[in-house]
Amino acid sequence: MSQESDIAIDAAAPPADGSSQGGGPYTEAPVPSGQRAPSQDRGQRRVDSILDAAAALFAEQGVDAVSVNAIAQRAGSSVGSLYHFFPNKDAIVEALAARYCREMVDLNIALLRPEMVTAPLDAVLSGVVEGFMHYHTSNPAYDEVYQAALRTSGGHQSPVFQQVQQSIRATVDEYLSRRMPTMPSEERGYYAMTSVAAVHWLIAEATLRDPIERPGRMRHLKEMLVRYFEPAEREYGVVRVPAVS
Amino acid sequence: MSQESDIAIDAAAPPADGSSQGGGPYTEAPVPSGQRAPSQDRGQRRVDSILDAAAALFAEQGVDAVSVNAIAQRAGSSVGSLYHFFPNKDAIVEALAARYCREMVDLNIALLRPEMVTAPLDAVLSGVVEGFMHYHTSNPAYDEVYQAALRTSGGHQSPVFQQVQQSIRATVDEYLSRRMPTMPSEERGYYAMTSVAAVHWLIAEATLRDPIERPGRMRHLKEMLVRYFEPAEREYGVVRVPAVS
Amino acid sequence: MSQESDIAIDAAAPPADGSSQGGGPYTEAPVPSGQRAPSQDRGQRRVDSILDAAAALFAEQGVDAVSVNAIAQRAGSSVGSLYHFFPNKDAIVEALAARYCREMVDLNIALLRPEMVTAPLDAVLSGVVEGFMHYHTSNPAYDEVYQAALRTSGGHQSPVFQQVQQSIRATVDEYLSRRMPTMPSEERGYYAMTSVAAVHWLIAEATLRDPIERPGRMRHLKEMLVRYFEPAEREYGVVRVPAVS
Amino acid sequence: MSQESDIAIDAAAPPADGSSQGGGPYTEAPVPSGQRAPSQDRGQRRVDSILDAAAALFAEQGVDAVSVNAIAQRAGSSVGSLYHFFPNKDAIVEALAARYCREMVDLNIALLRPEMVTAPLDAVLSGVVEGFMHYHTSNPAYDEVYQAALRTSGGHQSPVFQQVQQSIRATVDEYLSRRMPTMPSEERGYYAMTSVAAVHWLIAEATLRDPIERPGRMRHLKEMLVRYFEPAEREYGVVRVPAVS
DNA sequence: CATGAATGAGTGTTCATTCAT
DNA sequence: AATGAATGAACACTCATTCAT
Repeated sequence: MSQESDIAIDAAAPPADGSSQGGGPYTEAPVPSGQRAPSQDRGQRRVDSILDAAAALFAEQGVDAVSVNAIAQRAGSSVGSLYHFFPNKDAIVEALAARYCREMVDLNIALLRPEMVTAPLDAVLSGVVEGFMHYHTSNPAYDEVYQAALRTSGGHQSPVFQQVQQSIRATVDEYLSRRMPTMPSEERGYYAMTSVAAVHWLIAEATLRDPIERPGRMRHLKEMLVRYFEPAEREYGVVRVPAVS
Repeated sequence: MSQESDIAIDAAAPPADGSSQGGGPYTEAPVPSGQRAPSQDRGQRRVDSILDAAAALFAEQGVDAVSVNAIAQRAGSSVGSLYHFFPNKDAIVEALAARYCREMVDLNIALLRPEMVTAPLDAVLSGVVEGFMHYHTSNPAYDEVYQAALRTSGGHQSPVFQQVQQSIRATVDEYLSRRMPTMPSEERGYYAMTSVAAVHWLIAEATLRDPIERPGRMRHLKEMLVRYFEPAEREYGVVRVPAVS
Repeated sequence: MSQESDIAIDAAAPPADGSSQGGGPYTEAPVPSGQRAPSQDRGQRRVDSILDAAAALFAEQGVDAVSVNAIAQRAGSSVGSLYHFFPNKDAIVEALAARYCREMVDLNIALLRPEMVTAPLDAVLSGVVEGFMHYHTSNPAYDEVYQAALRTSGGHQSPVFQQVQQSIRATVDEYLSRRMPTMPSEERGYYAMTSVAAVHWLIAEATLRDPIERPGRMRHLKEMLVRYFEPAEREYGVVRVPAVS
Repeated sequence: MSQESDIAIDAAAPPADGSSQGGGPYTEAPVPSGQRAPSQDRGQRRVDSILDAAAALFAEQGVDAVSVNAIAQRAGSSVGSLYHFFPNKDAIVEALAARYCREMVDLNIALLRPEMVTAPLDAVLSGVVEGFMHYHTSNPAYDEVYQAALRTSGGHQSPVFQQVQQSIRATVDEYLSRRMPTMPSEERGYYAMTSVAAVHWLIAEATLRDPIERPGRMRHLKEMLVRYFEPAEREYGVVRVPAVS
């Protein structure tokens, strides 16, 4: 787990073209040319089953406590086969992280889609909180992987989550720039990172605690966010017409 | 604003008096007779140096990546000696967690001491944020240990942090009950856990990121908390006279 | 006298056919399909070489003094490989015990085969003593393993040797029931366990002592056994016709 | 346990003179000169309590499984104190062995005292079997220590039990020489070692097995010994008058 | 591509022994 | 003498990774 993976994962940013050139065997870029499709499909299925197995085990036992053999076994595969797709254990964690990142980015884009610019603040934030809450509960390994990626990268800049943070922040930033065009850029950046962090971590914590508290926690999280943004909306004003994407 | 946090930080520092010279190593049983004080001091010093070494290594590499031998070596000790004081590696993590918990609780109590009940909201929250920020930067292993304790305990209820959560929440809850006596108890509970979680996690994240962002992040965290509590203060009112402890 | 023991000894040698090629390592599950025979042969060879190495070292140094690494090294293997076949050190001891037990039972059956029912007492006992003596000298670790198994099992009922004791006693018991059909069952049981114990332990001790004494010791062991059984033969009579198996 | 003890224990052979010179602190030679008696008594008491503790733990867990610390603790002492009396763990085992040897020899001498020369064979053997049986059940660690001593000494000649074997065999041999003066010396030696071994091991085994079988086993052991010696008595005759010691 | 036996450095832990107090 | 903290070599065992089949 400690050595650097020698494969750069570029999944958080959607590939510019549809060709699969340059991607490792574990990217999900669609295959336009038919010649190697079946083999790649089979490979993709294997990769997915390995990642699913890894996610399940990570959620149960934590990343460091799960052995590569255990992942292979749970995936109905063998170690050797697994090492055909991933150069080392870290790469599995990173690939999983990349998958989560992609999904997170997609989720974010979906929740903050252009027509939401004119939606009432509480509706937008409620959607965001519910959406991420749902994602977290559906992907219980998310936080384990997130933490592991932070740890692996020496604590500062995970090669994967770095991108997702950037990406999500950029999405939020852009959304805010459309909703409150007069807000200064730097200020907007802090609004983005503060709200993103609040949503991320309070939801992550809520999923660990007594589920009975969860609705109350979510209500207060929404409320906190609404109150956080309200003064900004009063100060900078909100657009009336949705921006044209 | 910040002079108050300085006061608070002093309270969080390990007390100079003998309050932590427990009976056996790693227990806190009171010392019945004074005869064995020197040996116990030596033991306590050893225990402390082990915990310090562990904390330093945990912060650098993460809990799971640090070997017991490495801790002993860094502590200027030997494995065998280490195992005199701790039955296994987990016990080291737990002891460190316990130390952090104690300090966290103390810090919290100091920051929310009775005379702060009538202080302006932003002063109180600023002190809290600065105080915890300072604690986090001074104890970079805090979060590693916290996470490890969560993982070890199967994710749900760490035997140590469970207490600190309880304790901190109770302290905040009590503070709020004095500041806004008419706020319903259940609501108060959610205010407490939401604000505690926000402070904890946003500060933890801020320490991992680019330090240049930190002041902006802290400013927004304070602002978010102020805005979160302001409506409650307007609704339930704030006492004018500090409660008698 | 001794030509019979030679016959018996051949029976105790590990069978040349595939009777011991069990399914998994160290289990004896039958092999459902033949497809994986080569790999299983390799595994069986490894298992055997590990057990041989263990036996040699146990005989030299005693079970507790031999490290798992030493066994692996002597077997020309590695620890990891060893742990592929045995879950822990005890399992090696037990597997060796099981091998010894199987061979002991086979030897016993061969020595007391049905046609020996009408053989002269001294011929039978001479064959038994010579046979077991030969087995002990060929397997110098036998007693170390036997003792270790007794120790491991808390002293009372080793899961492996328990069976061999039962089995050997039953074989002797059945032989006696055919040779002296009128002897009461309970009495027969004591004759069986006493003679089995005498053979076992006196031979075990003889192999530890000065080899020069050994022939004399064996002569006296046989004599003691003959004299032990003679009165019983006079009292209960001996059959004239061998039983049909 | 594996290095050679550098202290020779000479306890099996009664000291030629009563002075304690040359004995380690853990011999039991009586102290004639009064000057150091109290200190030596205290030391002797400590030594005894250590040996008692060791014996108890050895019987429970086996020699190799018992740590020196455990012995010290059970003896109400400390490791350091223990190491004042014994140079290493092996020395404890050997000292215990020496104690057992002395007692065994004494027991043997008592059971085969001169006036037993004319006693009926079955009475003598019954006494011997009962006596040793009683000794074994009263000293459950005996066999553990015996085996450990055999192992330690490379399997062939334990520095302690070697002597006791010699001594016991000599006692029996001498008894036989008085009971059957015309028996050839070499033959007598084999009678002695065979009967001693039979008594030793069959009783040792009987104490491990189901206690309900024990009376039957003892009855058959006596019977086997009686039948073993009877022909010799018929051949060589038995003296009528007890020898004068 | 697939397999899983093989590897061996590395881990947590124990324990006989020493030595400052 | 007595204590028990300190030591560190050694142990049983794990697991990421390789490679012959």
